[in-house]
Amino acid sequence: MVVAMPNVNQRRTVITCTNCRLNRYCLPAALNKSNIKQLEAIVEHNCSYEKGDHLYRQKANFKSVYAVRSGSFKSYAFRYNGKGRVNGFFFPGEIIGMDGISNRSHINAVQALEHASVCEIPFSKLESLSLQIPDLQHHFFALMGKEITNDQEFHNLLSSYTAEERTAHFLINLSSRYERVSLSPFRLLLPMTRGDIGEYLGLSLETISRMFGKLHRKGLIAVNNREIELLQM
Amino acid sequence: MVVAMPNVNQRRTVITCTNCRLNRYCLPAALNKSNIKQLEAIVEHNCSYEKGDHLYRQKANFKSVYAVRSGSFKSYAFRYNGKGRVNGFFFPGEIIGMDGISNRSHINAVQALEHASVCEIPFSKLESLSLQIPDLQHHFFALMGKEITNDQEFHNLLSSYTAEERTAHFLINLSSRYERVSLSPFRLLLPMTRGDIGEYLGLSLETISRMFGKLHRKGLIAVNNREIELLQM
DNA sequence: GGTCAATATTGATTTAGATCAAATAAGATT
DNA sequence: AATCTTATTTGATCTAAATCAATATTGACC
Repeated sequence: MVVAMPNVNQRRTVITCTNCRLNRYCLPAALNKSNIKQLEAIVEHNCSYEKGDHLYRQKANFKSVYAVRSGSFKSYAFRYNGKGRVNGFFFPGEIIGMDGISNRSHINAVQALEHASVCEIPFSKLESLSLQIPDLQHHFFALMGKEITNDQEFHNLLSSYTAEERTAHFLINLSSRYERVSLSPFRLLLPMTRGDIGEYLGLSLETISRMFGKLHRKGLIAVNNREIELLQM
Repeated sequence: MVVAMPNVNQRRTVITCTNCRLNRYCLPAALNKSNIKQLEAIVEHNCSYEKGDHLYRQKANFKSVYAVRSGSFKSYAFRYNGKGRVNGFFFPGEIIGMDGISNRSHINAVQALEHASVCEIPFSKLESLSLQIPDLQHHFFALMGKEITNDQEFHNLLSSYTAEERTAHFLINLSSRYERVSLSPFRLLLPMTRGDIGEYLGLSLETISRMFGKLHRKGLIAVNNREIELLQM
């Protein structure tokens, strides 16, 4: 199995928000040191998952949101016809679990794509703390707002881009998210299958494969199984 | 022009959250009387729009969110190819403007589909008040969460439903939103064009027209221009 | 009421991407 | 290393919906 996402922290040291190298992108962003300490106190830092493990399943009770520490996840739901449908992918520093906030139950399942770990943040504690730390409330509103605008941009993508455009857009999006966590934005190691990508982009897995081929023939990317090199943006 | 959404309040009385008949569905939901008074104090109640007027345009500075009081709106964005793309429709009691929270600028434009009015809620004041009223913070998190789950369910719709399923789903969704504001859930007066619906559902306007015809032939709906009757769910 | 512009319907044709079907290739398991 | 399973690629065919095109209807404005 290709492991795209390295562990972020060494096992030796105790991991806290203060010393986590993702703290600039994650929940602690925009908090001062003393506020980060308060946040740290409500975060549970030690959950680890193997490939295929579920972080939660569809309809599970909503209790917490999760910050990805290492590895990657996919979120998916089953449709009435029994087929699965991938809703999103999550990489280090990103927040999982907002699909449960409104109903108090998750509408999607979330599964590890490789060895991965998360920090769990009990939502009721996050709410209480947000009442005390205006910056935290403001930041969490912004994070949810970001999720909303991402989803809407994705709506545009699905309702009017061609297969080739969707595939290219997907790679570019991944590239910028890899860059954020200090991975090469040009050499992407994909933790997900062609089938996952297809379900996510509303295309068949054969089409994904063909589009990778097409982009390759155009000289834009090099494809070697799960390793995609972006030659030109 | 068909006017689908009636005015909610008489002009004679001064409109406040306390006496607005939408207060059970709108921001004041889940607040006690004294908290509603506090909310009322930050809401600006008197903005009215004619068909075609913009509530805001793409890239406009984000300052406020808006609760629809009467009438209806569509939200849309332009794509690189110059074509428009409808992102959503808004009916009384629904909140417009969350597309600006994360960036401090709106990614969509929002336009009235008919004579309509909104209450404006300056977002910075809403944030301050949310720090003082835990129920308000909780409710706004839930509203944003709802927006996220709606968008994700819509993602499923776009990536794997047929034209007929999308069209049927659209009508059923509209029906339940009409019912919420005490309009007939069986006799829908559509404020938007076939073109708007097509852009929203990722279909051509001809396909929308054909699907209305198909659902009609199946005996599921009756179509009379902008008036759609649901005969069977 | 009459003209114009916008909207909606319907039909014919085309096409992007799905589906069906093998053949390879890569990983996992023994 | 050998086997088995899961992914991936590639080709042939089919189909849902787009596009092109014409007509009909509706509402807006003089």
